Formats: sequence, C-alpha cells, structure tokens
Amino acid sequence: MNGIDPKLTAGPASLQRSGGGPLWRQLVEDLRRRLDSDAFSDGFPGEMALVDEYGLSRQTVRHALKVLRDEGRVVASRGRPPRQAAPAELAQRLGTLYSLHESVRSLGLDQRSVVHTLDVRADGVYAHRLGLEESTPLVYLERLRFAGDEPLAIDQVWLPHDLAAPLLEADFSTTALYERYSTLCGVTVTGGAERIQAVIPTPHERRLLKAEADTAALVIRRLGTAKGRSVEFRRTLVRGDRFELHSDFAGQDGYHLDLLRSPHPKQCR
Amino acid sequence: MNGIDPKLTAGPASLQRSGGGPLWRQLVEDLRRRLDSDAFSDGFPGEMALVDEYGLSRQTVRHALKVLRDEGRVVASRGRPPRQAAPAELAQRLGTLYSLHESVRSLGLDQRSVVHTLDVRADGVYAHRLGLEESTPLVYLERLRFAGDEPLAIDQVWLPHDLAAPLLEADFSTTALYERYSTLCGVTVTGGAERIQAVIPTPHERRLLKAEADTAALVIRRLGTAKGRSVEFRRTLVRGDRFELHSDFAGQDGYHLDLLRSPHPKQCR
DNA sequence: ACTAATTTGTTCGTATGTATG
DNA sequence: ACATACATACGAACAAATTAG
Repeated sequence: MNGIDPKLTAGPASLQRSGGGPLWRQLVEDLRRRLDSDAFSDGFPGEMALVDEYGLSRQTVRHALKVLRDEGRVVASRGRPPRQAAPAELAQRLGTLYSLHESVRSLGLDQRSVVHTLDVRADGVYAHRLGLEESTPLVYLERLRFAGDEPLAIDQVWLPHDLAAPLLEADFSTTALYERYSTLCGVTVTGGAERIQAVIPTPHERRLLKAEADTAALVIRRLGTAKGRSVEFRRTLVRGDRFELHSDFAGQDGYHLDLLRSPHPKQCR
Repeated sequence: MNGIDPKLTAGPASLQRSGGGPLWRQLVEDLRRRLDSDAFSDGFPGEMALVDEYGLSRQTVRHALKVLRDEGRVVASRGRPPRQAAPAELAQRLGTLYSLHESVRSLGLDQRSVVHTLDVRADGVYAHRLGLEESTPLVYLERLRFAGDEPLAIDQVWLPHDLAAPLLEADFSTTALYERYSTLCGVTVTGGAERIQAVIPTPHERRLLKAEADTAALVIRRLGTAKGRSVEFRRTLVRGDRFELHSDFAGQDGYHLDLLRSPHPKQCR
C-alpha cells in the first residue's frame, strides 16, 4: 500500500491492527521516530489531530502520549490549544551527573567552574568512543567544578567538532554546558549511558581537588546521545569524601548523586 | 455503617465515591494494605472478583491493578484463572546489591562465601539504624564473598533477632540470605534504600579482599524493609578494581553493578 | 488432543468533572 | 464565557492465552 519506507518519512506510518503488538505501543514508536527525525518542529499535533491522522481512538492516543510524557519527550498542560513538543526540554533527569548539579544547586551553593582547557584537538581514543574516525577533530573542555568554595569534581568533555564548534567562544564558568550545547549548536542530549567506578585519584588530581591523601573518588564516564548519535563523552572525577550515590528501591527512583551530610566520614563504618 | 476499623481487617474497606480521592487510588491503597496484612495468601482475587467485591467497573479495577503491577507487587498474564499475587516473589530488582549477585552468576562463576561471624549481639549504632532500641539483640553475619577464586566483597549484615533468630542455624556459604530470610523467617525484603560511596579500604579490609595497595572500593549501605518495617541493615565493601556501576538513561534502566571487563583498569582514563 | 470456559489484554465508545489559556 | 485538554469512570466488545473438562 505505502511504497515509501516509513522509517525515512516524516509523516505517520501505517499501524498494523493485528500482529504488530498493541496499537498504543506502535504509536509510541512511530511518534518517537518522527520526533527523532525532527518532524513536529512547527508544533506537536494535538490529541484529536493524532486521532484523525492515525485513525485511532482518543484513549489509545492518550495512552501513547502518556508514555511519551513520562519519558519527558513531550510536555502538555491543560487548555493549550496545540500540543507542545519538548525536544529542547533541557536536561531533565539525565542520570547521575545532572543530579549532582541539582544537588549542589539545591543547597544554595555556587556552581562556579574554572576552565583549564578549551580547544580543538584530535584524540583517537575519545573519537573512537564517540563512534568517530580517530582523526576527527574534537572540542575538548576541561574544568574544575566547585560547590561554594571547595573543589568537588574535575570534568573533562569531548565533543565532535562539527557539532560543537560554536562552543569555543562560550563561557563555561557557570557550568551550563548542556544549555549552551542546545542553544548554540542545536544539540540536546536526550539519552546515553554512564559507568561509575571507585578509584584513587592521581597526585595531580588530588592536588586539584584539594583532597586528603586517603580519599577515594568516583569516576563517572558518560556517553551522551542525541537523535541516535553520540554527541558527548565526559569523564567526571568526583571527590568521594563529599559525594555519595543513593537510591530508594521501594519506588523506582533510580540513583542520585548527593552531597554528604557529614563533612568527612572517611571510613565511616 | 462499618463499625470495625478497616485498617485492622483483612477484608475490603468501603470506598468513598467522593471526597476520598480517585476511586482507583483508594483501591490501590486498600489492596496494598491487604497485601501487607497477608490477606490473599490463598490467591489474589481476579479482576472480576474485585469488581464484585468493591462494586467498581472493570476499568477502574484494572487501573488500580496496573499500579500494583508496576510496583512489582502483583504479576499477571492472560488466561490465568485467578490473579497471582507476588508478595513472595523473591528479590526481583532489589537495587544494586541484587544486580551484583546476578552479574556474578551470569558469568558462570561460583557464588561461594566464607562466613567469618554469625552470632547474636547488641549494637546501639546498628539497632538505631534499624529503628530499634539500642539494646535490642541483633543477628550479625559477616561474610567474605567470592566470585570464582577471587574475593570480591566483604558483607556485613545486621538483622533484628526477633525476626531472624532461625537464621542462626543456617548455612550461608552459598550467599542466599534473602531466600533463607524469606523461607525460614517469613520475611521478604521488598523495599529499602541504598547509599554508595567511594572509599579506601582499611589495611585489614584490603588483606581480606587481596586487593592491591592503590585500590579504591565501593561501600554500599542498604536498609531493607518489609511491610513497612526495617528488617535488614547491610554494609557491603566491593573491590573497586573489579566492579563498576553502569546505567542507560535513554530508557529508565536504573543502575546495575557489574564486573568490569578489563582485569585491572586502575586509573583508566 | 480437543473443546469450552475463564481471565486478562486491548480497544472502542461514552460520559462527567476540572483546570487552563 | 469558551475551547481545549486532562482526569476519572463506566460499559461493551473482541483477541489472546490459560486452564478445566
């Protein structure tokens, strides 16, 4: 019937009434595909528009939209005439690193950063981690992040130069990389993965962090993606004596990185 | 009308058609209460049974059941004559510590443990963490856990003696605390919280773990709850050179503790 | 092994009340 | 006031899977 590959069109795909799984799930996947391919840049369709477009009931459309809202990809509020797409809905709960930022902010502390390096370079290792050729130029940003007066983390970020070139002129002393990546380059990190390890900082790192000799640290490595492409590799070294992860698993909250309440627990049985 | 306090009965409470919030939420709370008070031990009622029992529509009942399914307290599938309750659905995705167990098992490694201590003691600090009087007797279990030949973690557990007394006769060399806590004591851990920190092991701990001098470690402290009561405090010290946390945040997978692929990454920029 | 009954999963239609722009 | 959208709730129908006989 439809000769065009639905994966390559911005319009709606035809849904299978049977055998293709629940209709609402098919709708979710199709809308995700269209969101990723930058359809809806002129406004997300309303519920009734989707009902007409796909030939589904309102309840089914609503079920699909609820999934997208829960994912944070669509925002909605009562009475808004069209629906509002949220592909530029700045970093919501993007894993642990974002919760670090929120944790520090919620304590009323400054989010200062000192930029150590901001340049363009070729680095085969990190280009490879971003899924790029080894000679691909990368924007490299290295900062020392503070919470109030004390240094808390060393942050190293590698970004593809073809996307991140405008950032070379930006000021990162207030730690708003994602905001600038989005507004200056049109790249909004919406997914990815993090790996967290316990390590002992090198003497150099320890000096930068002003940490005691017997202090461990958390290394967080993040690969951030946008629209299916890897757009960020980040390595953050967080002082282990000031931060910890915690999680409730009665609900399904996931993990958050928070400031410790006690100043220096060290072993702290 | 109903002279008996509904909080103390195993039967259904009467729901308020207005003023008591959404009917489905009242249903959820009432079913949670009944699950906690060990009703349904002879089988969870089906959808239609609940429709009759509470006088609601099937959709409203299903809405409530969906919440309970998402919580993991109820499982369901098509065609199964009654519904199946899952209050004894042994440790499903109980946070990071369980994923450690799964990670080691999925690599085909033995889960041996060497029990260092298993006794009854009073410890004000840990009794307090369990929400008990400081003089309350606790069952204390300390094990060294292995994955294959190498030691991976030191595990210390404190349990209320009035619940865990039968465990004093059990064998914990195969690391199945939760299974035995459930079958021998009728206590099934269903919720709780974890805190994770990076630390440097003490020399004693380092010797037990056979770790190098420049190895950091993760401390995981877990407070486990069952039916609203704290039933477990656990401190697990995991070798930082063998384990790491990782997480995808495109979906909402949460964090998992996994064995590292590389044998000794140490700093591993 | 087959059929029929049961039960859940999914979707539709419909309706009321509420909140927002 | 009005349109739009959300939340809730009910009823009905069919599909899919399981169990009972």
